[in-house]
Amino acid sequence: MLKTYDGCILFRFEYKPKKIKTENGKKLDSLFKAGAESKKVKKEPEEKWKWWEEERATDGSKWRFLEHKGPVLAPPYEPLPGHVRFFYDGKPMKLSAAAEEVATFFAKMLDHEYTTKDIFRKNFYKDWRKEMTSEEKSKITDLTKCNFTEMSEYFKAQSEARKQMSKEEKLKIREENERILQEYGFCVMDNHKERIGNFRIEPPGLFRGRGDHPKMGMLKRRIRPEDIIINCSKDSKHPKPPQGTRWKEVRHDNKVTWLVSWTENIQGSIKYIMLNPSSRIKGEKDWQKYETARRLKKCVDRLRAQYRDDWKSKEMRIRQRAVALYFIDKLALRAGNEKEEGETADTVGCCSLRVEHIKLYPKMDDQEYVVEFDFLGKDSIRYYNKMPVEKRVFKNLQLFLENKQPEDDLFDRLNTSILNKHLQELMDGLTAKVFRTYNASITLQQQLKELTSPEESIPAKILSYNRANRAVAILCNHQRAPPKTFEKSMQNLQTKIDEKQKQLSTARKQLKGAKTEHKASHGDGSKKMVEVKRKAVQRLEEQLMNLQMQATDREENKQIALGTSKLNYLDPRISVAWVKKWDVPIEKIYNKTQREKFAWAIDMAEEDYEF
DNA sequence: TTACAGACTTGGGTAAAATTAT
DNA sequence: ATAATTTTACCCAAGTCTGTAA
Repeated sequence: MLKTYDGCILFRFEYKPKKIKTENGKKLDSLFKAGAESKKVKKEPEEKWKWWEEERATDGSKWRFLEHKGPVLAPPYEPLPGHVRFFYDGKPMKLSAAAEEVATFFAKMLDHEYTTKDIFRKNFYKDWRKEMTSEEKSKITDLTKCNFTEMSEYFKAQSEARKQMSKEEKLKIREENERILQEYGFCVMDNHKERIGNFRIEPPGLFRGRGDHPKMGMLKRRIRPEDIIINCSKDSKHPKPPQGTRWKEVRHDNKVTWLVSWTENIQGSIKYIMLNPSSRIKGEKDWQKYETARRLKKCVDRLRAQYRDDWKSKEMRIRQRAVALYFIDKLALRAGNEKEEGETADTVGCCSLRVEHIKLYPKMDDQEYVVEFDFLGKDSIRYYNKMPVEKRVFKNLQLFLENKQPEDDLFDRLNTSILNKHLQELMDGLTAKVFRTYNASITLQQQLKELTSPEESIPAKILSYNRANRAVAILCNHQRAPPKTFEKSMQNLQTKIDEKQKQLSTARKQLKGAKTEHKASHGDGSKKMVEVKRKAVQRLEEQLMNLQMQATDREENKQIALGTSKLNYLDPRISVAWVKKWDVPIEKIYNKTQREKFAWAIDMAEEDYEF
């Protein structure tokens, strides 16, 4: 019994090393045999460090020692070859390097619909002009007279050429990337080599926000060493800026986790280089997040009773708070911070919902008191839902809507800071987003319990798991655009199923034939034949079943993205426990990256783990 | 109370890599 | 071996939440 997070006692059970299966045991084996040292084989890592078995700092420091090589800067601009021309008003025109670079950004996007959008063009043109020489500025006065097609064709040809490169050339590039990864992709933090998440500085380009973004098309400028702040230990070997340049600053702040930061010019926000999710510093935080959610589990009944009670409060602000919290709890809405108007796309969360985002129906079909939600949430993903609510909630909503315009705030006496302050008083460490984590994880656990049947095959169990995962993704509104090749890929699968069905029916006929044969002859040979055919039928049945399950899974997943919930909302110990309970290979649930991120949970959770 | 900087988590899309089909 | 398809890694935007200062 050790390790307490937030006063929660955790039990760790004896670690039973299981035989580790690789996704493709055969391939790996053969690689090891066949003079593998050449390319693909990674060295078997020395005993993995189990950070989760170590003490954690209690003084707010994030590390004691930090050494790294700094960021990889964006490659400098390479001017276009002379034969690739830009045309203005039908005539070729040689651009200065600075103007040409920005023009190439636009040229590379020519095939995208957004280069036809007014805002995009306006923003681009405005920022492009800033890079022009005064002659260029006076000559180029109309974007519609600019012709970038030759540039665009050139880049298409380049990427085509890249695809056509010989094996050797491709290998060379891969090796170079690997070298850069080895040099810049790792750091040393407190005696351990850790993988860095994003060690490359973002290259310059045109900003493309998501949804209807007012800043789309603006120039994202090149980041120079002079813009970059380095964070590392005083007593470490400091990263060196490129010859002839200097960093903006080198600091030694161990109260933060980032290694490198710079300020981005579109929103003026700070960007960071941080560690990979498999690192101690990310893993501990992740673990802690789920422990907070588990503490919520213990008191959620009390909190629910409380907010239901608050629906009756004399004070408007308390009623609003209580209804908002109900939405956050029941519908897994995000908190909804207010945003500066005109700086970003117009999206909302719970606290920033406006009157225009909900509709009230006293009666709808056979239901009473239905609320219809329709708004754009994070990343401009649409949230649409109809939910019957309790009469009291409905009456409150009618009250909140009184005398308001569509663009007015639904919860005019509430914001995220008020809400979170309240939550903090109810439970230490409680904020709005904990509800999302809690409801996601508890839903997975409960759905797994409900959907898994002991006698099913492994593929059927995996379908059940994915369905449980899907229930969570739907709850959290994690949507994706259906893949461009979705229909085709479904068709392919169907063809396979049909084929398999044919094979099966012929196999069945053969079995029947073999049986009659055997009845007639009663010979040993014919008996064997019956067995052989029976086996074949069985195998085909199984294969057919698996294909059908794959098809079901894929179809159901058409517009649902499972990744985000799996990575950010579901306590991995629930999945690990499930896998151990039903003897499902963990690789079926988590890929390599995911197994690395959740190493702590895989090591820690046994089959009886309860969220 | 608000505004804002800062730090960190969460998010969907896409290019590249890996795998499978031909 | 090559092409088609699927999966993964990477990209970087967009949220949440905290702390501080006015």
